[in-house]
Amino acid sequence: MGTTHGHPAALRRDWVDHAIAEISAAGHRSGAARRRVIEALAEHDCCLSAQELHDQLQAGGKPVGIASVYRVVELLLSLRLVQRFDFDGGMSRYEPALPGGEHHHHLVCLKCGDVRPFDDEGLEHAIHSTADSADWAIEGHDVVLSGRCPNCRG
Amino acid sequence: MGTTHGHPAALRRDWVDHAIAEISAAGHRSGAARRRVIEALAEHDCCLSAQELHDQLQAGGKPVGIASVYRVVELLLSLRLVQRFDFDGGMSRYEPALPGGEHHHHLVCLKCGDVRPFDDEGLEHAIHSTADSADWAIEGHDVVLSGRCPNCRG
DNA sequence: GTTCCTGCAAAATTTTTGCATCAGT
DNA sequence: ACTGATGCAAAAATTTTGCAGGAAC
Repeated sequence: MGTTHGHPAALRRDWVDHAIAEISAAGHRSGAARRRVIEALAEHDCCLSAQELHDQLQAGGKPVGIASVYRVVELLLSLRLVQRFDFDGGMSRYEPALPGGEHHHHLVCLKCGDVRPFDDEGLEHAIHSTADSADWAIEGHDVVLSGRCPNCRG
Repeated sequence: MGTTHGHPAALRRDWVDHAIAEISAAGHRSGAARRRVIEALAEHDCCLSAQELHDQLQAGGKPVGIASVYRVVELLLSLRLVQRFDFDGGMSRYEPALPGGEHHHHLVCLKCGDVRPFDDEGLEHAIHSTADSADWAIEGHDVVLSGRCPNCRG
């Protein structure tokens, strides 16, 4: 398997500027809630829930109403600036969709709920082959492997 | 890409007996709600939401309370007799986990929301390679390709 | 100054739980 | 008979929406 760390911090910093520019290009304004949510997303190397974004921003002294968090991630989603993940039937999680197309997939622990990113070039290649031969116009993909993390494997 | 139809009806019929036997083996009883939900799941070749199961059973004259639908799918999930999918942040969907390990993955239309099963042996192989080399004890996996279905492609 | 953005509160949606009753063993 | 299963209704959790005030352009 490939690396299990997230994306380089530099790419995530670029993504902040990219996201703000795209929002502006789409005719929207740049308010505090938008900037704060975008920065919070960029601080992490894996996906965050709306509640986690809200709590983290509040703890950092830059509070954003939960409704605004949802509105910002929905806007980002509509501009394809974030990807949404739904692992466990509870809440959705969001992470930056980096402009270069770099992305990772996810390992989810069935016991403790931990989520970790991973990437694998062979798997990526197989997915593109599949997508290319599909009858659909494929725009995105996601792979989730579920099991026991090293801590919970006992 | 492989076939895009679901599993053979015979496999799904076997699954009904398998599921009931497993529930019994786990020390549970065989009530009407359980049998009805299991049969409803087996009638389809792709995943259904709790509300769809509830509505379909009611329309078929075999009503099951929505709370029971949720309790049955949760029981099936805990015994690994169904797999749960969360495609779009809304409701969860459930489909039989066939005993032989046969399974498919999903194409989700970003426009109309349609979900269709597909399978691809090369992709499956790549996933197993990835899973085998992971630091985790992988127990399951899922792949979702999203895009435009033939009807929505324009 | 106008229009969009934001936060709060209320509503909508999906899922879970409490409890009395009923059914399976 | 005993214990677990079911349905209804209430509650909980997550997400969306209405509206009034404030900020961006």
